[in-house]
Amino acid sequence: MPIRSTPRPAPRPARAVTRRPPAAGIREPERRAPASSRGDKHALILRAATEVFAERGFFNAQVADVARAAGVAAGTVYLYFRSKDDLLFSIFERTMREAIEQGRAALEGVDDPVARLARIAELHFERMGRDRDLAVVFQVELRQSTKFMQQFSSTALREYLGIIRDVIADGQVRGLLRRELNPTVAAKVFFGALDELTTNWILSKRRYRLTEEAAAVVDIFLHGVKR
Amino acid sequence: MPIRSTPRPAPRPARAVTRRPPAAGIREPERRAPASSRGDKHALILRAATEVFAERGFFNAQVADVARAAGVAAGTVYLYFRSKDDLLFSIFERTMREAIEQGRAALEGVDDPVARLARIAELHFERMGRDRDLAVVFQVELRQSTKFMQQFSSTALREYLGIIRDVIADGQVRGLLRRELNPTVAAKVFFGALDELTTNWILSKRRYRLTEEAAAVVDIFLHGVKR
DNA sequence: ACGAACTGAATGACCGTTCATTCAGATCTA
DNA sequence: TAGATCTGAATGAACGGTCATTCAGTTCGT
Repeated sequence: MPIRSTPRPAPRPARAVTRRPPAAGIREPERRAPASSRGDKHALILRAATEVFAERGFFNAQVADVARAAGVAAGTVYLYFRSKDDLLFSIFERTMREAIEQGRAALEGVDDPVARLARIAELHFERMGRDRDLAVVFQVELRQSTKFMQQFSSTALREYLGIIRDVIADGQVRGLLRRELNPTVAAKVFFGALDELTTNWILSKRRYRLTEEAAAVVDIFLHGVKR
Repeated sequence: MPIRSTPRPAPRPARAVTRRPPAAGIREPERRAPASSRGDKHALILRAATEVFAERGFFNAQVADVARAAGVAAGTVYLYFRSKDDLLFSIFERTMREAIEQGRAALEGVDDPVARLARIAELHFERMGRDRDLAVVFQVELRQSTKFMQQFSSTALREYLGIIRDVIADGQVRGLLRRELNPTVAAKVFFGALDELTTNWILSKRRYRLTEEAAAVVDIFLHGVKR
């Protein structure tokens, strides 16, 4: 398990349920009883969790709150998710999978590395700007422990940064971008800018469209601030 | 000691005094007794808290862990800090105050806006690179809840970003930097880059000097990646 | 009727916080 | 200077409330 939020005791004395082994690295995907009856509860609960975590914060939110928001009983949550941590992890996993998938697909239609960078920025801001609760969970709640960050950083973020780096490296090969720059560092700078703008947008009281800023960020990244 | 209640006989037996109910609502009176005797406990505990929070994460760390690391009893922590939250706030407050103070002072000796940006990057990386535990608390633990983030964002970060923005705006006025750019957005991009590089450094298994990257970041920010 | 899905009260470990008590040193008194 | 007295920092066991998790029982779908 990635994070240990609030360690819970072992079940009742009777059953000696073996605590799942360390789960070195990534957790097992197997879930309890997914079912498939009407009104997909899985997605419903995940959506409710996103809202509740965004509202109260992961640690302060109770599983009972999530259940209430989803209109189910507390126990039902455990029919679909292994633990509270699993809720957070699932939000993260699902969103990243979609984002990377969608990003890869969108990039296929664009050839020019410069245009690709612009498209990445647009997609990034669109995705976050579309769903504020999800953005809060991503920008804030997901970063609550080094253990989780480690995981985040070594899997999905690594892949995301890799995509950006490859675009930049490709641009260098084609002679469009400065060859003397380290593409890995450049990718971090670009991502850092996107990330910071997103965090600022979330925490800001002002309401503006996040996508408005995409062009400016790309402009600065491409041409710099110097005259 | 002034007489409080009836004298107690045995030193070990359980107490028989009714406890005061948890102060409902918001309290936050004021800190107890700061004291000033030798061996500043305040700083000692704060240092221990930084280490323990970095190691286990704020929510998973127990106050007792912090006390143990500081070599004091659990109760002693409450002689110096109002609550567990107060520990985190204090780490944040003290560090930001020092950083902003030091940053302002360092900038006074530099006139050129471009050189100033370089100096900001250097100082930023130096500060974080010097103390990994502190960096972890800053990059990860402090951002775990919107409550802290809100506070973080609306006070110290705002000021920090303001310093960067002013340097950029000054550069624009002097005709050194592109006037058509929004200095606020540019400041966020710059800070975002510094922040991302720092987070990456913390989470990376590789050990490298963070300050090594300062020049590259500034180069990209100033000149862009385009040829 | 049967299993699957769902419910929600009950369980019990966990941990922030309190405060009666101790005691090393400071201050006072003769 | 020695003893008596005082002081308040430090201690740490115990309290009290919180919540993740479970599971025996109920409801639903077919």
